[in-house]
Parts: sequence; structure tokens; C-alpha cells
Amino acid sequence: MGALRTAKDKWVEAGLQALAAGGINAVRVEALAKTLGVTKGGFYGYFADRPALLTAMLDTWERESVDDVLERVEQEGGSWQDQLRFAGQLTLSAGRLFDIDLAVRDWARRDSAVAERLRRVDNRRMKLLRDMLGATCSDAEEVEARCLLAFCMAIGSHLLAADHPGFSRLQVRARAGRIILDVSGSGGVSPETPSKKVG
Amino acid sequence: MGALRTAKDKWVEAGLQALAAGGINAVRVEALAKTLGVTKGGFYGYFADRPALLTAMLDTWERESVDDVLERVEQEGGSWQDQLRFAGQLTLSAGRLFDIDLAVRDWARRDSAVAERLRRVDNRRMKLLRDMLGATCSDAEEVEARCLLAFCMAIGSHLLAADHPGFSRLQVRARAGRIILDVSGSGGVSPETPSKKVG
DNA sequence: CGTGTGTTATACGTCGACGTATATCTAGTC
DNA sequence: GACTAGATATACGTCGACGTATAACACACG
Repeated sequence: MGALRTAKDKWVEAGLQALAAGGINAVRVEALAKTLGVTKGGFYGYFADRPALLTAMLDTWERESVDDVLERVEQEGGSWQDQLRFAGQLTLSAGRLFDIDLAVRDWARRDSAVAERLRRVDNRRMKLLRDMLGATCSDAEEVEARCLLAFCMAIGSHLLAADHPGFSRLQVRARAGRIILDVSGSGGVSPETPSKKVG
Repeated sequence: MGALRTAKDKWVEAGLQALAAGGINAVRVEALAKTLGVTKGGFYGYFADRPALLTAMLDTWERESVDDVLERVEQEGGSWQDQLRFAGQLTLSAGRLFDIDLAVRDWARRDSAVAERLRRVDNRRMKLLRDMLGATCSDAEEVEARCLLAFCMAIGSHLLAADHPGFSRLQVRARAGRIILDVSGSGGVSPETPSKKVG
């Protein structure tokens, strides 16, 4: 959410907000102009065309949702559980970055360049989690499976519309988090991990 | 895959295909007409407008992806694991219905009427899974958590772009499936479940 | 105070898409 | 073989969006 020093940044930020709120096809030059209180006149001074804006948006997103996060997590320090929770809060809990994340995932299904970027991002995020879980579990496949489950729950639980009669989604997520991260005989991660998990 | 007896059904089917391939905003009357080899002339004899087509598409989707599936699963019989696998194969493995599913989930984020429908669908699917897991596990919260994990993995693993160095996604999914469904001391589901899971 | 550069507004042309109105065609019917 | 009804094609008007061209504006600088 930064300073928006240049006018160009304002267009990018408005684009990301539109992307988060309405998906990629809601990113329209004239609509952004209206939310910025200007006309599209100046837009083409900063960007060659709409695709150029989209690229700039992806650049910003990638930096904000990986580089910035990794940096802040490193500075934070603490146990790996704390770092994990912090990283999850920054990127995968409901909010600006997560809305963008979901929109990008849908976008990536239809645009291979976006898919490639998303792959980079996911790989870097996955590496963080894998390194953390790998420190306490020697079974690489088990680590990989738990990483997959963690990310799938972080993403999927916002897309699944089902109710849980008698329980809140938060409650069920917490319990699922324990299943993912707790020791379970054959190679779990830690005897007593916090019940609150990523996201 | 149906019979497409009426011309109206052809429009609906073309709409669903476009939805699966390009999301809701790819469902355009004139584009569908082109794929059907006709012009849009006849469209407005069957549908009042584009929203009417979208509603009809949702009707068909809901029937195909829940009613038809439940019926076929019931007829199939077999162990609950077999039924579960069969249900997962029908709806949540890569293919026509699953592509539509993902597109509907994205659509539902921006259209409350669609969200309501998706909720109905997810609740009915969740009930199926919950009943199955509930038959062998008495801890309701544990059942709920495992159901959530199962659905999240079925959905999320198609949206997550990360690689798994040294393993295939299939492999990791299988391992994750075991974590979700296998007994783990505190209330797992069955001593020896198949490693291949839903999806 | 004038000038010029960078920024924004205005106006325009084009395209694709929705929805309507009307003409045409194709079957089935007497 | 003429007639009628249902379905389809054609043509049209409108709207929103992209991208361009040109005009207005403001502010720094000489």
C-alpha cells in the first residue's frame, strides 16, 4: 500500500484494486481514470497500452507479495512457527494481497505469461514453507505433501462455499491446520504446533 | 456430454463450454453463435437476454454436477471409499465439470446469486463426504476438518502453480490424500485407506 | 513576463457486444 | 402446390472501451 509517489504508481495501484475487486476484465482504463478522478488522457503517457499496465501491475504484485514479505519475515525473526504465521498473515489472509492473489490465479488459467509469473511466485513461497517444515521432518515427500495441503487450504478455503453445521469455518480451519502440521506418528512436524495456522 | 435435444440446450452447452474455457465474461452471445455455426438471430427466441442464458447454464451445471452425480454414485454402490473416489472422479478431476466448477467459483466471488447457488452445491457435496467420513469417525470436528482439507486440496491443487522438486504433483497429492484420510491416532478415518483420493 | 515542457482534457474513430426489428427460409399441413 | 409457423439471417441502433490526435493548462525557468 505504499506511497504512490508517481502518477504512474497511482494507475498501477488503481489497477490492482480493480483487479482485486472485479478480476482482470474489470481493469479498464476509463474506469480506473474515473476512480482516480481524471480522464484517460494521461494514461497513454505512462503506458503504451492496457497490456503495459497489466504487466506493471504484475511487477508490483510480485514484489509486494514475495520480496517485501520475505524481507519482513526475515527481519521479524522468531521461531519458524512464528515466521510461518507471519508470512501467512501477510499474504494469504483475507485482504488486499489475497484478493489480488485469487484474481491472479484465475487470470493465470487463461494467460500463460501470467501463469509463468504465478509459478515463480508460488515456488518462492513454497520454498519458504518447505524449508521451515523440512527443518523438523526428514521425509521429503511428507514435507511436500504437508506444504501442498497448507497452501491448498489457504487458497481453497476462501473458494469453498460449504457450511459446517455446528462449527465455524475458523474452527474447522484451525483443526485442519493441526492435522497438517502436527506430528502424526509417521513423520509429523512438531509435537506441539500452534493450532492457528497460515492464513 | 448430453443429448442436446433442443436448440436451447445447444446454447446452454456452448455457454458452459465457453464458461469453462474462458470464464464468465467469455460467455458472449455472438461468440457462442459463431461456435454453433449460426447467428445470434435465434438466441432471443429462447432466452430473454444474456442473464437468462447464464441462469439456464447454472441450472444445468447444478443438475449435472450434483443430482446426476449423486444418482450415479448411488447406483454404483461399493465401499464408501469406492463411492468417494467415484464421486471425486466425476466432479473434481480435471475435465469439463471441473473447469466449470472453477469458473463458477470465481464468478461467485462477484455475484451473490451465483454465490448462493455455489453454496447449495458445495453443501450437498460436503454432506456426501461428511456422511462417509462420519461413518467411521465419531469426532465431528475432526470429520469436518478432513472434509475441508479434501475439498480444498481438490480445488486448490489446480490453482497452485508451485513445483515439487523431485516429486510429481500426483505423487504429492496421493501422499497428502493419505494424510487427510488415514488414521492418525486421534480419530483418523480408516486403518488402510487407498492412497488415491478424491480428484 | 514570456516561453516551453510535461501533464491532462476533449474530441474522435473504431471495434465488439447487446438487444430489436424485419426479412427469409424451411417444414409440416391441407 | 399454396399456406402457415417456427427458426434463422440480416440490418440496425446503442453503448462501452481502446487508442490517437489535438488542444488547454500549469508550472518551472530564463
